[in-house]
Formats: sequence, C-alpha cells, structure tokens
Amino acid sequence: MPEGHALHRLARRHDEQFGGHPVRVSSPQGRFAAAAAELDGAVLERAEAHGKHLFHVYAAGTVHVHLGLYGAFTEFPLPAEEPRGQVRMRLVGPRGGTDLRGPIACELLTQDEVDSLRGRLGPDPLRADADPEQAWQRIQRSRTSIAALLMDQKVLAGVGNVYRAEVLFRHGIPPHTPGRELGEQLWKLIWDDLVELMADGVRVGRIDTVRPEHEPEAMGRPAREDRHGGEVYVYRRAGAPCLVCGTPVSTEELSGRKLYWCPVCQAG
DNA sequence: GCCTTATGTTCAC
DNA sequence: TGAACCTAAGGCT
Repeated sequence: MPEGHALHRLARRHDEQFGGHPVRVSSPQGRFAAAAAELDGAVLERAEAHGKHLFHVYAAGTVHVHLGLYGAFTEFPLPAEEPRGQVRMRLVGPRGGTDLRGPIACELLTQDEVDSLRGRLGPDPLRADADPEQAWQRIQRSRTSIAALLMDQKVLAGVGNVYRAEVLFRHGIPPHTPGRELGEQLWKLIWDDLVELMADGVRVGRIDTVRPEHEPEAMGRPAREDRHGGEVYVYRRAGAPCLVCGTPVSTEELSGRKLYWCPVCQAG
C-alpha cells in the first residue's frame, strides 16, 4: 500500500526492529549484491521516510528504497527461512528479519546523492520539518489542475491516488480546478487535512477518510471495506452511489492515473 | 489457470 | 503518450 503513510510506517517499524543494531544484509536475487556485501554486519543507525521514499542510514552510506507499484517488505521470524522468490534485499537483525521484493529502487547512495534526491521532493505532510508554504509557492506558479499538482512529488511528497481523490472530495473541490485558483487559505485547509489523514494512516496502517457522520452505520447502510483495506468516499468507486448524496461517482483518466470524484458534492 | 488491474516512477519516442 | 519495471490479488472461466 505504498502512499506516504505506508513508507513512514515502514520507517518506524525498521527503526524498532533494526535501529542501533548490526544487521546482516544480503541480496538473494543478486541485483543488490555488491552493496549488500559492503553493508553486511554494519549498524543500521536509523530509518526514515520522505514522501514515498525510504532511507536506511548506515555509517558507510544510505540505502534508498522506492517500492513503486509492486514493491513490498515481508517480515519473518528467526531463525531465518530460505528466501522464496525474487528477494532484492534481506535484512536480519536481532529480533527478526525482512525481505524486500519488487522495488523500483534499492540502491546505496552517498549523503550528497541523498541530499540531491530529497532536494527534488516537495514538503511531506508527515514530516515535522515540512513547510506547506513551499508547496503553495509551486502551486501558485503553475496553471495546472489541483488534481495533477497533488500527485506531483516536487509540489508535495507522499500523496498518491487515494489521498488525492479523498482530500478533494472532503473539501468539495472539482478535480480540474486550477490549483492557483484555490487561494492560500483553502490550500492551508487541504494541507492540514492531509496532515491529519496521513498521520491517521500511519497509526492504523490503512487509509480511512470517511467522516463519522458519513460512515455506513450512521447512514443506515451495512459496513464495507474497500480493496485497499479502509473506508473511502470515492476512490475506486466509479459508478457506485456517492456515500453522501447518492449520485454515481465519476471517473476519468488523467495522465495515466484514474481520477474519481462526485459530480454533485464536488461541483465547486 | 488466465486475464485484468493496481496505492508509482522513469525513460524513450 | 506509451512502455517498462516486476508482483499480488481479485474476477472470471
């Protein structure tokens, strides 16, 4: 489930499991073998996330992981079992181990390379050092839609297709509205809402965006779980009745990703 | 068992 | 704009 909340959750977990301990690092699949050999036995100082990027910090360098669409970590207890399938990176610490499969990136970087990578990312609602004003500056300078801007990791880091659809619904904003037309006040409200929603996602481990008064139980409908594991207003609900007004949810493809919105609740 | 789809990004054209 | 990356889950047969 790789939107920003999932990466922050992983960073926290890896910190607990491996932080401050020497770890065995290997690459059963071989594609990370050289770096793994270099790091094997080193102390994992800490793990942290910025947007959808995960970093494992060692004295010798930092492992940068991006899960992409398919990547996933799977934990296993000790003693470690034989790796199954294509395992790019295996970490084994004193309390257990984890296997990384199918990431889009798993590479050992220098501090300069990490700085340059992070310099290309916008502020992350889940980081204490994030400045929403920085995102607003970008939005103001662009003529593109708020839907496209929310997914642009240079504008802000960590929001994916689910949080995009849901935050726009929660604020009644038509997705094609040019971002700059929202105004700074409304942008701040959106940002604050993302901070809250995503922090909740880190806590719970899934994306829940439906307000208590709109939950199925409160609306007299049976409880429901979406495929991503939480409860949402519009994401992946094309054609289904809007949870608030009953209008069928609209969908459309925007630069290769599906957009979902309620044409009535988000009429502007 | 096969086909489609997906919470993402990069690169080639 | 489309393909590639490379994996899992769900729907269908």
